[in-house]
Amino acid sequence: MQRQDHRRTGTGGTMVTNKDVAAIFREMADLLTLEGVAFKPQAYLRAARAITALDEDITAIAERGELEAIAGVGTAIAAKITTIIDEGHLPALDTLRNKQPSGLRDLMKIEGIGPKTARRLSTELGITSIEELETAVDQHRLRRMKGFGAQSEKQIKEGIEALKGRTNRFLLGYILPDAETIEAQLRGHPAVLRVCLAGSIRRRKETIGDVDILVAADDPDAVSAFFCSLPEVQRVLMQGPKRSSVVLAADLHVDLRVVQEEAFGAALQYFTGSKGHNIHLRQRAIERGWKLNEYGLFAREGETLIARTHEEEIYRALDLAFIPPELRENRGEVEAAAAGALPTLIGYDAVKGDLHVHTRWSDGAHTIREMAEAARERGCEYITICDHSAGLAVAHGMTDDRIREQGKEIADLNRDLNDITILHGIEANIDRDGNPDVRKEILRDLDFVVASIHSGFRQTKKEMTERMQTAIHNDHIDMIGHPTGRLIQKREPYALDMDAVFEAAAAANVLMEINAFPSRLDLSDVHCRRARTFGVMIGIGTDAHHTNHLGYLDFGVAVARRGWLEEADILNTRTLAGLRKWLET
DNA sequence: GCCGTTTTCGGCCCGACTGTTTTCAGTCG
Repeated sequence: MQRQDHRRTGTGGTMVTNKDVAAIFREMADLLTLEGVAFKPQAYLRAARAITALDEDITAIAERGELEAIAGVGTAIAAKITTIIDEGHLPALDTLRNKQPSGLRDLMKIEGIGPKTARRLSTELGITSIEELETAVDQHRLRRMKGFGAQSEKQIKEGIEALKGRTNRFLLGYILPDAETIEAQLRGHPAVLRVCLAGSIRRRKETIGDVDILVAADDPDAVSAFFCSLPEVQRVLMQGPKRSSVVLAADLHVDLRVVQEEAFGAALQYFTGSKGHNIHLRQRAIERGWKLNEYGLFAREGETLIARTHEEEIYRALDLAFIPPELRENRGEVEAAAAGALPTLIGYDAVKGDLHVHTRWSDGAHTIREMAEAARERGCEYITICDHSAGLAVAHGMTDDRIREQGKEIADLNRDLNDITILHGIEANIDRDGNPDVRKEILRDLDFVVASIHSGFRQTKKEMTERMQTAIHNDHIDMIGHPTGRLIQKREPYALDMDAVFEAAAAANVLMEINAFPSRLDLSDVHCRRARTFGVMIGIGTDAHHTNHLGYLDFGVAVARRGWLEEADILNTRTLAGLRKWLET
């Protein structure tokens, strides 16, 4: 739904975000689909996806007159974007909305109901909302429609229940362990030859809709039956030799695909996606007179096999460098792979220390020693303890005296612990004017100062940007913590001119954090890529409040990889000596 | 509505699974 409360800018224009524009085009697509219009919905969806993936404000692109340079945006959609920016809404969407009951779009959210069924429910039974549909199901009125029986009523009823219980997409960090548990059980089955997570979870997207698992097996039926009877499975949606689908607790859907071992690479490529990436690859295959699908890459005439066993072979055959899954979002990676211009992504084992760790000195669950020993076990060479400052009372922030006491404890521990160094840091609050809430005499003596915004979220974009710039220009601040303040699916980022922030950070040599906590992932992948163009140095921190959180480092690396970052872009890939040297300059 | 090294017109990914209808339409990914 389009928001009604558009923020006003100083010039009196309406402030439209990329998200707003994408939402409008998604609704256009839905409504056109309901009307049975062909192809246009795909065009709008493609534009919506492209706009979502932009690393720049669409208003800026529009001002430069470069809207049509966006892949999937042509004359008509560019004109519509301009209208949205100028008027704050799209008359063409309003027209479409008036043509059919508003509830039909909701009906399509129910599993098993697509545009055709939604239309028929409306025209044949007068059902235009989920509530009405529920009543109709209970009264067994659905089976009056041709092609509907008791089974379809049951499915729709279950679909309604699932929709009601459904919250949001799942956070990668919380779902990956569950997915890996299923993966491990499949790996233990005697008929399973290969198994790999696919889909958005393999691409390490920040949120996951459902889990895709790919298996190569010599007895597909046995593997499907095994999968559908796993203890975690609450409901089986479908079960077949090539594809099965189940629901786990919390309404997490897991899809299993079973393929022949020889075609595993083609299937893995296909089921890893993204959709946009695959379409791009397929077009590339078509240009060569070939065909790419989940069974392999074929020369069209005679179905001659070109590649299928390993993903690498498929990319190579299409004259592309291998594209890591994290980059497969159709954000220019195919062009870069063709030109030999892909980045050498930072590796998952490249980070040498955690830059953002909490302890019992503020709101963490463990002592400094416990956190340090746990980090050491994970292979960290150093950690920076960054407990909250006094300004954050809810987190038992530290007063000046306690900060000094903590410093003594860290000095003692460093004498006592081998193979890991503890740096004494702090997470200070940035006040409304952009100043840290800790005296400079204290900050001066610390090894590492993270500064974050924890209050005053509702300032205007101009105020917030200036506030951040002031913080960046403060001599004692080393890193801006969770720079945009977003909480995935819970809280929008602060209103910030990120380009201005990045420019300031690069000039002042201040780190921007990738906060690796699963609900933050802040900076985001898109912001990382943008930051890199400004030459911003990035630091990865877990924001761990528990030893169990130290493993989140991998999710921070995943964001960096999705943001096209290389090892050199991340400060804490350096050794302790390298880190200290950078901090001194 | 977008797009272009077979193109400015005529394509647009396509295969698996389900329910119900006995041959396939609808949905999904």
